[in-house]
Amino acid sequence: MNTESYIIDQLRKFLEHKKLTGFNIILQKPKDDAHGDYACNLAMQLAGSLKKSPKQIAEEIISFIDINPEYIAKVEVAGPGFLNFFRAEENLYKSLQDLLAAGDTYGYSQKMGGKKAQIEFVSANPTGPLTIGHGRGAVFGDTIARLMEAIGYKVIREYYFNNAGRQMRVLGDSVRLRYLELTGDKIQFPEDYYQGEYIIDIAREIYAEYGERLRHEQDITLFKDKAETAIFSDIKNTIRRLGFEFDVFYNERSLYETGKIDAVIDSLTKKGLLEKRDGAFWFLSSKIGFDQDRVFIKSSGEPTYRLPDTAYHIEKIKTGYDLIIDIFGADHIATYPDVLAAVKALGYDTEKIKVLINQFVTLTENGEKVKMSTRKANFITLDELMDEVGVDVTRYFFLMRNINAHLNFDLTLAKTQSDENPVFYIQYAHARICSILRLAEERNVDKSVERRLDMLKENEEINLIKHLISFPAAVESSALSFEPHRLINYLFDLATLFHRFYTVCRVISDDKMLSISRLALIDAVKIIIHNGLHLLGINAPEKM
RNA sequence: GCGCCUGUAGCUCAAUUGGAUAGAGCGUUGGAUUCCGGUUCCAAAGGUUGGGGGUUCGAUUCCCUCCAGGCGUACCA
Repeated sequence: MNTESYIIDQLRKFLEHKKLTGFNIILQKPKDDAHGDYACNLAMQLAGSLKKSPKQIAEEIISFIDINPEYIAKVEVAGPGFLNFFRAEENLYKSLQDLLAAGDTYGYSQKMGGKKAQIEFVSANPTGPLTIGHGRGAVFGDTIARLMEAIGYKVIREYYFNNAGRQMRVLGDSVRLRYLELTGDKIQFPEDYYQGEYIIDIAREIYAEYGERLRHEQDITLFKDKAETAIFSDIKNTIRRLGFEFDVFYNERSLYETGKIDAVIDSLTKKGLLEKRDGAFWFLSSKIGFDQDRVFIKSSGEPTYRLPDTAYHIEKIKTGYDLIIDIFGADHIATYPDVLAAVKALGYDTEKIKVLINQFVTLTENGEKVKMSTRKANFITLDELMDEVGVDVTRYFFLMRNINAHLNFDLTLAKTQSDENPVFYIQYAHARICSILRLAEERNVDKSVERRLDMLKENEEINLIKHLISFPAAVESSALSFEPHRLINYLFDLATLFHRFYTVCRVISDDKMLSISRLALIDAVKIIIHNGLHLLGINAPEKM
């Protein structure tokens, strides 16, 4: 047992003794060291129902609970009625020992063990290479997946796409026109067609294979299929470069082929929530609290995205996932409430669905905004970005900000391979540790000497240890709040604490016992930086 | 007009989900290194948390209102 769970245990006994229910015991880590290692506001919470002052209640709690010196060194009442707990130092070293023993598995838990999660993200239709806009969603989604795995979920990464519809027809025809251009025909290339260079590349491949045989081909199917294959293979390569793969590529078409779409239409009609009007079928969302109805099937007979999306989400729920995460860009923000409403109206529990929206990325270079437009093809692709700054920087920059805030991607800073770049700051700490460990090997530091972790008494050492052993809590809070940037901040702070320790404390010295102990400490830092960066999909280099 | 997101130091952003004196990086100014990687460390200056109300022991956080920006608001996805 660690100090934290011991305290919670004791406080729970107090609540039981007083027969109080419905109160949350929250231990927080105070910012100020003078406020101890754990602070609890329980007394303030109880003031209302016990009709006593928080300070009085706090005193009462202290005299009731069992203060075992193995875990707690001291408790104080402070401020408006906080209980401040000071951890027994012994327990600190024991926790550090646990960390070292766990190694690569430290920080991973089975809190959600046995549960299954599905995460749908990227889901870009195969009309062009992934852009920086997709990049944020891709890196975020993969990292959420890693965090879910870290707390015990079995995770499926899923990519949903649609290779039918107007977009794809335009794509096919764009390729056809570029092909005709290669055969020497004069063509007019419409402005709203796909302007990118990659379209010409695909046309070139077709020309190489078929020569001029397709010159009078009116059917665009071949062009469309070739384009889809080429683009998807590109997308998969980009994803692989980013450091992960999808488990499932889900084609929207299968929802039609298996009758899932018709089933939704039938059920909605039976519920009186679908109505034909002006030749189109409307989902009567105004009947269930929305301000307007939405078209599910256009008068042309083609469904809007809302219908298959509804069927798709019902499929997800039926599969039996314990957690279903959708990651969308901000431009899809209006699309999910009515889809979820339709799903719910059909009697499915949408509680398990968590929708995460990522705001847009603005790219700046030398302090100026870089304008991007997909159609005009002056966008920067994700591959080009990785070519410029590398995978580690790409991932770090996409993750370092809260997902619901706009991200300012500073290309100039990202390209800087120096201390200004926060990625290198963390990686440098890791490389520096590896270097010290190598030196210890070279100098044959005597390993037979007993390790005494309790010799680590400097302020810088204590602070470092405290931060190290809070890693599992940092992972868990990052995962449960779906906020990877918390883990980034944790690691940045860890690197700072390490560098501070390094300037004050010499690791390899004449004091063999202390050297061995400090080597263990920096080994612990190495483990945590490695585990933490791994959860973010970022490398922890041994040399830089 | 309506819906969602955002507004915190000169700039880019945090803030333990309602906690104690709002913190980092960059930039500015001034310092530290005989030594394990100076891509390092220390210090100073810098704030009416967009404005105004409210809720309570306590608000950057919750509610209302106004202001500013982004994204939507299609029988496009």
